[in-house]
Amino acid sequence: MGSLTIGEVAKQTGIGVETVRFYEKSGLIDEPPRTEAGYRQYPENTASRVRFIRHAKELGFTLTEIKELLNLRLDPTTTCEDVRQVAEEKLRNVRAKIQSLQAIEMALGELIGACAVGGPDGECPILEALEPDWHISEKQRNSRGER
Amino acid sequence: MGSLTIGEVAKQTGIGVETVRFYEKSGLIDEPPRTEAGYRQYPENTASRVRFIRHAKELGFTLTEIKELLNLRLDPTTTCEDVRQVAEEKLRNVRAKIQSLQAIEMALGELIGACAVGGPDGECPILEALEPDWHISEKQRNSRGER
DNA sequence: CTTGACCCTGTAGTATACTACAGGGTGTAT
DNA sequence: ATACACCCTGTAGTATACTACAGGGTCAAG
Repeated sequence: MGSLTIGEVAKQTGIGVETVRFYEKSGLIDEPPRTEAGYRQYPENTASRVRFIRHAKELGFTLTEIKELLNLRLDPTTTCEDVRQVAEEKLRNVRAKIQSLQAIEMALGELIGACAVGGPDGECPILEALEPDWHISEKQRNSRGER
Repeated sequence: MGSLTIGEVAKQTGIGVETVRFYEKSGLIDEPPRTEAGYRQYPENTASRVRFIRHAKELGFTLTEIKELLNLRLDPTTTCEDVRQVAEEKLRNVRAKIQSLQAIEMALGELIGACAVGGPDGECPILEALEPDWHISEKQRNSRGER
């Protein structure tokens, strides 16, 4: 005990063994030591790392971004300042996501409320609720002269 | 004025014209009326609809889920109860995402704070900060006997 | 009346993130 | 000692979401 086979990691996290190997190849989980026969011996925290990856993915992070999140303080060659800068950028990113989700949350709440009273009418409230929050970033995007 | 060409929609939203056509084919934006020459004449709110799609995508919703969100109250054949049930499911989904993001937000804040004081040490705090929140759902996942 | 920026359809190619073999070795339970 | 479940590498296929042509028509300016 103290290490997990690839099958155990897969079972504990609800993904396939191929996906575990894929994450290893992609650098999201460390290459583990092997038995003489070549079997992978994953440390026990591998399962929680995989669960983190799955959750972060559901939140719209790409595997590349997740790698950056996970490696934030694991590389001893990077300085504290480097770490802080990346972390702060990620934090801004995360906070923007939270705000957009809260706008959607409010719109859905309104829709459910309207539903309880009258029934669906008019335009989509989800879209409407989100519009005001986005005018600023929209202008930024356009003034960047994209595409 | 009062309608937009596909190029104008693309410029206003920072995506390519091909992507606009792709969203139309995928049913995310309605097929617009055409000029005699066959040019699309999009209503002005198409741009905000496209911006909604982009934001929702960044939050980890698939195009299929976004379609469900956008169509919540637009289909006159569905009952109010149908709409409410879908909306409530989406709301739970959105709230779970917000919670996970807030956990990541806290972890990043801690990391930045630690950085300001001592410098990187120990294990990845992002992963650690998220663990307690996930033990419950993890057990649920496993007891469901997934995969 | 032609040049250039824009539009059309349709098909094919790309990136990301898996997912599924093929072909073969390992480990343990009967 | 022989199933059977599990592991290995490597390659190829799939789903999603674009992205890039090819081959052609439209329209406003000069």
